[in-house]
Amino acid sequence: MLSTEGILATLTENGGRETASRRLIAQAVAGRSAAFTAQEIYEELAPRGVGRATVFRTLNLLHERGLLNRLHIGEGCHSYTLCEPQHHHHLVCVRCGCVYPFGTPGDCTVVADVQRLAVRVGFVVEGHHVEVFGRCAECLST
Amino acid sequence: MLSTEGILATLTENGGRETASRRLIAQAVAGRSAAFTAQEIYEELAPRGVGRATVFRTLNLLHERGLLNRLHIGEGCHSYTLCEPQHHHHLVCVRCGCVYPFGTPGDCTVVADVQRLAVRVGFVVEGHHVEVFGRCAECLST
DNA sequence: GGCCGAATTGAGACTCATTCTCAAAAGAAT
DNA sequence: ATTCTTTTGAGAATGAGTCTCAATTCGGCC
Ligand SMILES: [Zn+2]
Ligand SMILES: [Zn+2]
Ligand SMILES: [Zn+2]
Ligand SMILES: [Zn+2]
Repeated sequence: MLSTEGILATLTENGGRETASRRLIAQAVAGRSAAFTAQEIYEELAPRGVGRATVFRTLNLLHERGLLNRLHIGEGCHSYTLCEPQHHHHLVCVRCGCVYPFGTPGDCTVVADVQRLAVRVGFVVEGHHVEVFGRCAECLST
Repeated sequence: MLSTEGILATLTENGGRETASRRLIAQAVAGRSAAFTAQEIYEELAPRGVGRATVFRTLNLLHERGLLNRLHIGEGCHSYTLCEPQHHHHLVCVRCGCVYPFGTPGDCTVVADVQRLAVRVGFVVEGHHVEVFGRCAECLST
């Protein structure tokens, strides 16, 4: 789980500044256990004066710096989840957005499986998305 | 590789019809070896009178019927690749869009890895996206 | 061929996420 | 407080994708 402070610390690396809007966004995001969209955060914070562009800018920044995962599930398309410190992927419920992490740090089986082929054809892997979607126990029982 | 005829045959299942626009789309799509977007197909066929909506409708249909894979790579977001008959995934070059399939039919390691966790937490897996991206040999040398 | 009902079409309006623009406001550091 | 830079929000702009709907086209049947 990421803390508000941790998020702000990342934002203020390299001469970045800690601002009121960023504090609000950090709070809104920290400790989430389900996937969320930029729009949701915006709607939550708009009444407190945070602009749409700022929410998108800040979430993008956190994604670039590795604190947020960007998912592409279903048609709504983009949503975010907090990144655990180690590399991993998620089971994501398509109904409620809740998230279960899986995958072993530094030893992602997806990478291993694929590396052989990549080497053979001279392909340099830059990254991967793995998204497993379905329904969580709770959503199944409702 | 899918043939124009194969695509049209799928489209005309269940009372579907073979039309001039669909023939053009099937031709434009068949035998592609790189990922492509709906927009690209539209631009290619617009001069011949094919409407935007028709391109999107038809590609969606082919995706639903399993002939096209829908990818979510990079920021452009959606692009398509032809599906091989068996389940598999792709290495996709982020620069030129070329595609190398990988993964074993009916025995997807991603599914296997994840199934144990899913069972434990009562999650029912409905599907997964796996997208590995990077640069192909040719793009690296340019 | 000609007729009919169903499937499909294209133009254009529309939606909605995301980005852009730019002048004003707010941080940080001196 | 001053100055310089980063960040901000409002609103316009973009762009992918969808929707609507009247007009057209299919395919099957006589
Ligand atoms: Zn759920
Ligand atoms: Zn991985
Ligand atoms: Zn390439
Ligand atoms: Zn798979």
